[in-house]
Amino acid sequence: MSAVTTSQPRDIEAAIFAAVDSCVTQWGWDKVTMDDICVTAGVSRATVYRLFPGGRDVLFEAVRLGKLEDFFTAMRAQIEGSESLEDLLVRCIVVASSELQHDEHLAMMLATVPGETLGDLTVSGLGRIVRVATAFITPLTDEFIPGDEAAHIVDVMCRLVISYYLSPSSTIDFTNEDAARLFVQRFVLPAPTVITK
Amino acid sequence: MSAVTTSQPRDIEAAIFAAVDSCVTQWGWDKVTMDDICVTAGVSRATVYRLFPGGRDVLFEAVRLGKLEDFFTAMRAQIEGSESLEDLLVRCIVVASSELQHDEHLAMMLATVPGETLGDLTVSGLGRIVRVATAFITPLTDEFIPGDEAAHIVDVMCRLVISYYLSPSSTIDFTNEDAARLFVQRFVLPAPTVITK
DNA sequence: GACAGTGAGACAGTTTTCGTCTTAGTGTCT
DNA sequence: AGACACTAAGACGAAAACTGTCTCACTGTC
Repeated sequence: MSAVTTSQPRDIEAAIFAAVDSCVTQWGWDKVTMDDICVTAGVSRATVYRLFPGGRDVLFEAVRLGKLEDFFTAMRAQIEGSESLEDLLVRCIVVASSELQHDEHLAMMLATVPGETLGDLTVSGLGRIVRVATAFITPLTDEFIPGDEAAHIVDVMCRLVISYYLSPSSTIDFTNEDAARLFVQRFVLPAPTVITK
Repeated sequence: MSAVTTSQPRDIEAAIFAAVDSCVTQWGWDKVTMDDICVTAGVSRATVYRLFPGGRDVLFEAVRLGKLEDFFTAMRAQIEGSESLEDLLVRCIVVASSELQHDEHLAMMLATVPGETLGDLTVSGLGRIVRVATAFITPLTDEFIPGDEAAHIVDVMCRLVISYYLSPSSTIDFTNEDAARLFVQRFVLPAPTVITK
């Protein structure tokens, strides 16, 4: 009955990822079962477990890592070609904040480690985000400042963006470019020039 | 620790109903557990099972009956004072169709019987809706037509409204008053005058 | 103090879910 | 044709979640 066209493994993997996305959007992380994903992806249980040996945890971890990479890849594309450190930092903040605000599941996808909830964001997931963010962003700051200084700034910015996302301030809107620029000029840029130079 | 103010039982019942609403909206019928409801309602398991002896089925049935009553009560309020049978029927169709279209969970809440899905709407749930609809609407038709005739018309209209909701037609929009009126004039009103009179 | 209503949680029975495994079927390559 | 890689379907036991009942301690009211 079914044609079972020998589709490329990539397609199936993509279908599974898409199914996870869809299921999570529909039911939330906690309510999704492997069967939900299999059915949504139109794929057999065996296939999922063969593609992601280790089951649920491995699959979800793969999804999270993929999201994390997608996020920073997209972000780097938008901040490439910045002509000054200030521009670069401002774009980082605005793009990241906007993305976070746009997709309510993103923060959880990015930060959550299997078995943990968003509440632990500041404890466990943050380290991972900072690590990845540093790896993605610091190459772009090379022409402006030395690497260790960039790592320091990225670290601070990650915490600020996430903090303002989790608990928005009435005085600052990081999705607004002008606000972000003022903030960078006022709080981020002065520090390194004073301390390290 | 907690003040445990002896709130009226009504408040707790309302809180539980609200919690069911919220949970179902968030996760859908199938994914909701009693614990979800208890936590959302800020109420203990024991309380829920004492207020609704029989557990999940009884609680959900109560919610459905409540919804059903709310629905027809609100509808009757909107169709009261109709000055002709035509007006009354048109308003019924428009209000019911609009409500159904507005709340995607409504149809399921109204029609579903424990353990059954919306797919069975035309089989099992329909009878219940027709029954309640008849009880609520026929009193309003008294001044225009005899009761048995009204029951006949309500029966037909229920099926039509639900059918057009489940499978919308490109030629008729029952949420539009003019369209509904034309339909009533064309198909509903002529019949009884011919057959029974 | 008696009383009614509630929260917290233990408990067993049931259902669901997980992860593994086997079987059969399909398309590709040699 | 035959070997091969891949998948769907589903059986299976183990683990986890859920259900419904129960007991107990607590808090207000009478």
